[in-house]
Amino acid sequence: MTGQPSPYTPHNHKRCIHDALHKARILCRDRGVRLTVLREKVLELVWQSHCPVGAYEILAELTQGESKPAQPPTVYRALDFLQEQGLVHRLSSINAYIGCSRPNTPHHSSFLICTQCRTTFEIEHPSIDQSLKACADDHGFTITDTSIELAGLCTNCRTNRRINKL
Amino acid sequence: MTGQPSPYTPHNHKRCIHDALHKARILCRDRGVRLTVLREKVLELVWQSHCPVGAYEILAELTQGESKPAQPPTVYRALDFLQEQGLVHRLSSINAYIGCSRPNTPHHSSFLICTQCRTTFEIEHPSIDQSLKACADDHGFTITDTSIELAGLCTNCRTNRRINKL
DNA sequence: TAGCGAGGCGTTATAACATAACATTTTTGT
DNA sequence: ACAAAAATGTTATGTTATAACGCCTCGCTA
Ligand SMILES: [Zn+2]
Ligand SMILES: [Zn+2]
Ligand SMILES: [Zn+2]
Ligand SMILES: [Zn+2]
Repeated sequence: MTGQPSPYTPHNHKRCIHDALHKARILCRDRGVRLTVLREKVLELVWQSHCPVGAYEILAELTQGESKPAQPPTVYRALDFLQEQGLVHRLSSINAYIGCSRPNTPHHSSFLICTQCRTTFEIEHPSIDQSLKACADDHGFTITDTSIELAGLCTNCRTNRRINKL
Repeated sequence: MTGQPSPYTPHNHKRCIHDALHKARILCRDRGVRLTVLREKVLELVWQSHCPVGAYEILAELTQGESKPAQPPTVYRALDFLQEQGLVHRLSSINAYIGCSRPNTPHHSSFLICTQCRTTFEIEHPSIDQSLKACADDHGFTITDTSIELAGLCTNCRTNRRINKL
């Protein structure tokens, strides 16, 4: 039932980033972990794109306007931290990272990734969890981590494509 | 309801490979596509490991006993073909490839990947498809491709772990 | 306050995974 | 036998991610 705000508007989006950072600060404070300047900056860059973003894109943005270019480990370490804290998800099917829309509650979510515009929705639904759990149980398998990524067309892109075809 | 044979035995396994290759030959013949020597060899190597296998592992095995080492494109092209024909699946969460257990019927399957022994089951269940489809529909999203990879512990490894702990 | 230790980050190098581009060979249809 | 298409060889490079080491900072303790 959840998902990134859509359609995207600049106004929504700025607030969206702000809220995400605010949540993250509180969450880290409560857990006694350090959301350092660098980590917060990376989190901000992840949210700044309203689409999943690659590690090297973050790296490039991080380097913007700095005297010395940042190096890969800088970004990957920050991303590792953010993933551990559940603030960011990695999408393995496209090697990209996206801000978690519900960082407070632990969850195994699914992602709808538009192949046209790359807009991605993080969705959670009990029925998905249940059916996966049931199938795993049938095989005596204990799930610890999930990567559920569905590629396809979002509403907008499907509509546009239809228009283009006419 | 489907899955690789388990527990694994050498005897099962040899037959398993043989069957897979046989199916593949028939399938390619029926479709009028060419299962060349190289492609068949790669498919065999994929099946030879009873676990998902990396492209560069295949490359290494392909090179074994040959005068000149094979190059990456050789393997990737064969894997591309095999994926197009539905004979092999790519597991993006672990960058590995695995033979399809039901190459005849088109399907969107899920994978249970044991983090301990890497044994992987390909499962299909209507309830998973249904719940995913329903959620996607709620968002006006049209699914074209799925990547559903669940990491955890298989029966054997969970049991062994329990024993080790005692 | 000096010394210690853990965590975070900078830096260099390299590993692991994948593809672009073009040359050559093999296959297929005529 | 010939030409076109498909498959493979070959070289180079692109993309994603991590290992290893050293420095610095900060909070703790003697
Ligand atoms: Zn999330
Ligand atoms: Zn779209
Ligand atoms: Zn399959
Ligand atoms: Zn196992």
